[in-house]
Amino acid sequence: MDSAPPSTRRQRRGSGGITLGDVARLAGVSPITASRALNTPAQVSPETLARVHEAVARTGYVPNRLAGGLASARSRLVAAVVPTIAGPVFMEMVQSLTSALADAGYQLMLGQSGYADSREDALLEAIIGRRPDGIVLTGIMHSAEGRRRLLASGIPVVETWDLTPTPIDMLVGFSHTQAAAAVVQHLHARGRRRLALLSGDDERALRRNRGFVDEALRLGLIAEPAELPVHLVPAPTTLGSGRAGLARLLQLAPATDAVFCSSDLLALGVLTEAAARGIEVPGRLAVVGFGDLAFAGDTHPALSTVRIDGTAIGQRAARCIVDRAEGRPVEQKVLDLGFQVIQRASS
Amino acid sequence: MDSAPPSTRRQRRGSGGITLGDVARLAGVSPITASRALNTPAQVSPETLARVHEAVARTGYVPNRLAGGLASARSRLVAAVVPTIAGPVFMEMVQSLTSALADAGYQLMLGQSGYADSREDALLEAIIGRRPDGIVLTGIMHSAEGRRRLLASGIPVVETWDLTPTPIDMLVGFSHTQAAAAVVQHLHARGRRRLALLSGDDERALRRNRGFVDEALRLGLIAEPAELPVHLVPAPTTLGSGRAGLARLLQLAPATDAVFCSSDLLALGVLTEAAARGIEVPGRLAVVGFGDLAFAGDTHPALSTVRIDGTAIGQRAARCIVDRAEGRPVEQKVLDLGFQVIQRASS
DNA sequence: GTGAAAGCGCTAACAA
DNA sequence: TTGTTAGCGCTTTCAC
Repeated sequence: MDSAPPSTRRQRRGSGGITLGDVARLAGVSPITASRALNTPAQVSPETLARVHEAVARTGYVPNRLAGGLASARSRLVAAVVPTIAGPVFMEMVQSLTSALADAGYQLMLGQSGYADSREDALLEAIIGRRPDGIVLTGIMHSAEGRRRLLASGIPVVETWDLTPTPIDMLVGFSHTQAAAAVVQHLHARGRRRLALLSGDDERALRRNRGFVDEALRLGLIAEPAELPVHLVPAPTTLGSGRAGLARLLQLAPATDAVFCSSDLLALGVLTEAAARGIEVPGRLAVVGFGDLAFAGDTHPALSTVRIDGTAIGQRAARCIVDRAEGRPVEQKVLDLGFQVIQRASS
Repeated sequence: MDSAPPSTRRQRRGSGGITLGDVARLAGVSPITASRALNTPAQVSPETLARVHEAVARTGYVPNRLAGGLASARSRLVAAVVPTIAGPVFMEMVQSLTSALADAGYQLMLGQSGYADSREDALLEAIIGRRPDGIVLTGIMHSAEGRRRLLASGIPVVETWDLTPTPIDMLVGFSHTQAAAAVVQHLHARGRRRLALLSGDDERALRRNRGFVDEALRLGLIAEPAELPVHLVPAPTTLGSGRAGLARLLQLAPATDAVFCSSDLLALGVLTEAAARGIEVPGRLAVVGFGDLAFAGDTHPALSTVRIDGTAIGQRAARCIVDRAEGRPVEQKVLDLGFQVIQRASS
């Protein structure tokens, strides 16, 4: 009862590794029992459990999750797409996402879309091909093609860092428009009247800029949108572009008394350039960043900024996906985590 | 020849998605031909190819790589382990790794080990379970258990950011000892005599510290190791710990005229604290960082540092793994990419 | 609590 | 160039 005649046997030696079958044989049980011992131990008698565990220990068996995923249609893989990991902005989210998923037994696959949408399609295909149990998007998916593919894939999707009335599936974010408006109000309350914008050219930053201009109009700080000095720099933003940006802005509008930067790094650049030029902050110039990165409280002067809780975004996104994967109802499909204007010395 | 009596038929509806079989049927070919059309188009006639591609387009078929990986024993997945992605240090490498792998049709799985080795074991199991085609480690694997498991898995491993005479498999790194010695020489040449160290407490930083002390001894800057003021801060290092660190160092050794920091972020903190205290850099204090992050050239004053080419490390690591996965010979199993002391205004 | 059979979706091996 | 067959290693379904 061992093998057919070797002459007619197809050849296909496995990868050579230990399989669940080997473990089962060593433990003297059937493969499915070994599987249950590892996955649903409650269904197995204590002695059997012990024997299987011993066999695992002796062999150094590591389950093949590719095979498991194929058989169970659950890969325990979650994909995250970020514009770039070179910027520190999304790191906090990715970090907490990785941890939260690891705690639940899921692994993170990372994809970079670049700020341009060119490679997004290939990336989406690569991701969907792995049949992840969930996809976390940074920002919202705009291309109709992309939305359709995601929808068609049937994979749970969480869009993050943004709000939209028409999410693909789930959403964890905050309102960029409101955040910018809150900054205008803050600066206005601090007596600033000649505001300016220094901003990356990515979509979310541009949306904040619109919110900023609108609120400035509403408060009567400007009479028409074009009055507000704006300087755009290419994303991802850097300290260097912050320095150059302030220089340019002061050329455009020397009387500027407050700058709202689209990232803390940009704001740090502004602080640096101001220091280098002997411009007093906040005396002559107020500076507000965005993101509340770890360093924001330790700059000189300490940087006012808008706090976005990347950790919370990552955790909630992980929760959404894990809940869905485990068949639990998702508490909230759309979640506005808000933001917080943090006033420090720079304004 | 279609189906057995329904009564005895096992039930197991698939995931419901489009499969290669569906595509093949639509194109009027066998599944394996469809497979070849997608994977090795050269083996298929032009007309067949066209028909298959059309069928793919019509159905929106996305190949299931879990199944493909299982069947071919090639997952086209590569795992990377970093201590944390919260620090910007390894981002450059991860970024270039992601891109280089994506270009070759591989996807990156990201794992965080934390600076402590506690979770490393669980992480290793999670990774090996996916049967990646390669594993990129940040730093070298120390735990004997970990080394054994990796070796036993048979998966190609690249250790990075370090050199060791006994790599598990492949290695792309540089010498921390030599880098630190080069910094001592640089500071010595610039006339500095009272050196100090401000450093994270991670293993590689500590190794640099030893190299730093050794070289200082050799040059006669100190008579014994304990003479050199050292302040350790917990990794990951931050701008804030740099500020606090300088404060502490000046308490310990007020006459210090040069500080070597274990990261650029720490160094930026030192610059910040020095500015806040009115300490002239480089006049009274020279500052050297480590990493040459994007911002280093734009600080005020511009930061001298040690350039580590993270992009190159990522690319070479990707190349090593892809070569191995595709069955090509690996050019160099051990690669010392070196480093470069970059002198800027801060020293 | 345990097991036998079937099959997840794909590709390697062999055959024509 | 195309097809047939037999798995990859696991888990589902059904049966005891």
